Amino acid sequence: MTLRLAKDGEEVRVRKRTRIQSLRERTILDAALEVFSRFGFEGATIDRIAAVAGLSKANLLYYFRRKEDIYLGVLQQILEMWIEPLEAMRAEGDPGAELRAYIGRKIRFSREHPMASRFFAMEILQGAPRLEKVIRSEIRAHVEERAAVVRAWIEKGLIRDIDPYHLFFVIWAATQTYADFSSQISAILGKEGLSARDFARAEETLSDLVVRGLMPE
Amino acid sequence: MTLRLAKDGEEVRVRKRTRIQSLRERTILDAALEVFSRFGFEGATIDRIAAVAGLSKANLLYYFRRKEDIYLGVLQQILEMWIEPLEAMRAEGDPGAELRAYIGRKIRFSREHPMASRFFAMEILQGAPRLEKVIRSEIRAHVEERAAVVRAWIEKGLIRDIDPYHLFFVIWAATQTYADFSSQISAILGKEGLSARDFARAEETLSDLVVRGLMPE
Amino acid sequence: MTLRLAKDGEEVRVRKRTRIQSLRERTILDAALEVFSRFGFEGATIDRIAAVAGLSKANLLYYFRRKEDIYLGVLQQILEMWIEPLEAMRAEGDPGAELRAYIGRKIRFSREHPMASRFFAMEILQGAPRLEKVIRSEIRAHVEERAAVVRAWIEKGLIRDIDPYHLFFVIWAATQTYADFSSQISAILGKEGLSARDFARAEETLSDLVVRGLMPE
Amino acid sequence: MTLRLAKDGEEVRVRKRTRIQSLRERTILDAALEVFSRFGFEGATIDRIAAVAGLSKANLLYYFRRKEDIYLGVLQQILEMWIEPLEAMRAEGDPGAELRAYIGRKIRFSREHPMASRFFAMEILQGAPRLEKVIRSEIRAHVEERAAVVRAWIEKGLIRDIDPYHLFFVIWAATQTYADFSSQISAILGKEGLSARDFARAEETLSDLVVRGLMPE
DNA sequence: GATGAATGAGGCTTCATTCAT
DNA sequence: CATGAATGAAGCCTCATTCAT
Repeated sequence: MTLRLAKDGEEVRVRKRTRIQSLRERTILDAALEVFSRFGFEGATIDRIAAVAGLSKANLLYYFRRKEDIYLGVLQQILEMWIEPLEAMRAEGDPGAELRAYIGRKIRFSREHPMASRFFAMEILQGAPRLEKVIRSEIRAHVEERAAVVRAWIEKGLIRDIDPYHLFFVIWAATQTYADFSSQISAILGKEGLSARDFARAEETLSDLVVRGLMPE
Repeated sequence: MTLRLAKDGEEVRVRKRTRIQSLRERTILDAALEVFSRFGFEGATIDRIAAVAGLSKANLLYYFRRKEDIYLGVLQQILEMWIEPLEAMRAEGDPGAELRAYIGRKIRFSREHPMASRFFAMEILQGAPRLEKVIRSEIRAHVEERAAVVRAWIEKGLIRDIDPYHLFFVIWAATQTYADFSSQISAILGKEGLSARDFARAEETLSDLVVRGLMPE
Repeated sequence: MTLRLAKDGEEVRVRKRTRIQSLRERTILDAALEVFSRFGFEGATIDRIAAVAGLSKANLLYYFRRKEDIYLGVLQQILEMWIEPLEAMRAEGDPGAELRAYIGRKIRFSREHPMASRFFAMEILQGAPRLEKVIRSEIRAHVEERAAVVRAWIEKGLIRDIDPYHLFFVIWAATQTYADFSSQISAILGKEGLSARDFARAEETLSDLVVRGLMPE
Repeated sequence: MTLRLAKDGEEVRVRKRTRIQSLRERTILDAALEVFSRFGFEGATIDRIAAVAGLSKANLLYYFRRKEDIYLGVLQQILEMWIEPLEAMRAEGDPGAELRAYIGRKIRFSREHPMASRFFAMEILQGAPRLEKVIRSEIRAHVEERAAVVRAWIEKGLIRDIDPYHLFFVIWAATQTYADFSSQISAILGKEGLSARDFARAEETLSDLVVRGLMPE
């Protein structure tokens, strides 16, 4: 699955893509994720990204001609990672098991890719200027498919009647918060960061809430 | 209740903050909230804030000498708004009613103060550099108080055993998302923005999930 | 007479125009004329203009926010100077005298404002990107008026039949060349620059050629 | 006839220039003429020239090591084209016929090589930094030879007494203007470009003016 | 209080040119 | 021949902040 981030009709202007040296691209995108997720688009500087990537600024600009291109490059990748977990939820499965698994995948994503999650959050927080189109088309379609799965469960009486969309919004928010708001969470928990145990407990709490909360009466 | 935003040992640089807050200060902070919440700290410019406030840049800087001061001024206010809803949750009340009411207050906040919510979210997303201290002290204490309330309910067998902190994290995330991520949500719903009905449905969905999910077996 | 240099509908973005300190504007435009006329738009740097004007670059940019604005400011002025001499040619006058006077005014302009002439020449040489619209409207109308004068003379039998437009083109080229191509001219004359005498002789040569060349047979 | 463009004592840096000029060099110089004449020296980029020439930038730089070299390469060629028409004017011929023929050749040059004309004009407009030396030596000598021809005519009473140099300046200006200032001329004529008819009329107007203007009384 | 002027620092980007293969 | 990589220098422009009135 590849989602295109169009920019006024243009393709994303990544430069080459050929040659072994487009290993550089990876390095750059990784560095960019680190910097963008921490400082936001405006707060990030090309200089800083270059420094993290271990390249000269001019060299970095040889691969991506504009800051925006780097940003879009990162966004593209994350977008795909964001949608993936949703795909696996199947109508044939047991609702409880399927939902627990989905929540598990989302929590794992927060634990393993917190920067990606924050990057994505920042983009949306600012009004999703570069994502809106994709969300309204591809992503919306993906979500609708999964909403249909939930509706099927409801019709079969496997779960209580609930708005599938808002169910997703709750799950997204409650899982992503462990990446996006981890600084607040760990501060409140009085820790320096979130441990595997914290994530496990988060997963358990949310899963229980959702699965029990959905049990038909 | 007044929470102090310390800044690395310095005094809080917010200028006066007497009881009768200068009308201008209010105007400025409102404008600043609008601009910061949309563009982030780095993306916001004093010029833009001044324009929204209807002042000249120089005049604005007469009231707040540094960009950071404006930001802290806004943050200060929001911080208080953020904590308030939590206060009202009382141990004596019925858990279901209390939680529904709390969720209601949080959702209302998202509906009525989306910019404030986003401002706050952005700050935390960036690692809460200016908030960490306050969170680790005052806020944490506040939360602990309410966690005690939840624990009391659990002990009385009124609700199922659950980690109170994670319960809060879920509620915060799931309510705030309707402000912070509203661009994504409305895009997925195929709308141009969220209506009162959307918020009502969000509140209902979340409340049901939480309250039913917490019912003792 | 004021000719507007529109820029995609926008007004020319000169900043203030108020206050005594818009004396700075004059200083800047003078400096800009000097630099642009020598190096062209691309070759000129804001730094250099600022240096000539005796201002810091940042200060200069306080008055004109973009290089283009400075350029347009200069162009605006020159445009008016360029048209002026044409105005005075009157149908009632004696053709010979009128033409000699016009040529005289044009030669004087080349002598007194060589930089303005070269600036104008450069703009047109590059395809008149910023002037085309004005030329096709206002300037064209001005020229047409004077062409009518020439036609009147022809009809009265005062001068030989000639295309008035091409007559103007010849006069413009032949007078402006003493400013625009002065480096070539003085090099060929083996001098270091053109003297008043050179200009006088140029004027005489051209005037004689034109006036005699137009005498009815 | 070959005119050398010296560059501050250095050797001319144009690369080979053997009889069989590399096909590539021609391609490059043609592209360079196109780009330089449109954007000026500073405004032109090697990338753009390479693109027009259908080469990679690096490859282009293999043929000409510096931007300046490309420029000089173009200038060299144009210089020769510029002088040529002058050569043919002969003392033995009839002045009227000779002058008409010369004007015809110059007008034809403007029509057939407008970019070359503009390139040349730009160089001179900027003070002819790279041409001055050549002009003061070779070109000046060439012109002096032809001035002698004119003087011979004057002495024989075939034409009126006139300054031969200024006569040339007028002819050059008035013919080249149809290339250099064509954007202005066509704008004033309300056309999109100059047609063969326009050039014919230009030639006729100028020739008549000059020839009649020179007739002895 | 209010504001016009001024500026240093820094950010993005372009570009000629060099280097290695 | 050809070209992908790399880079230093410079140019335009933004912006927070200071200063003087």
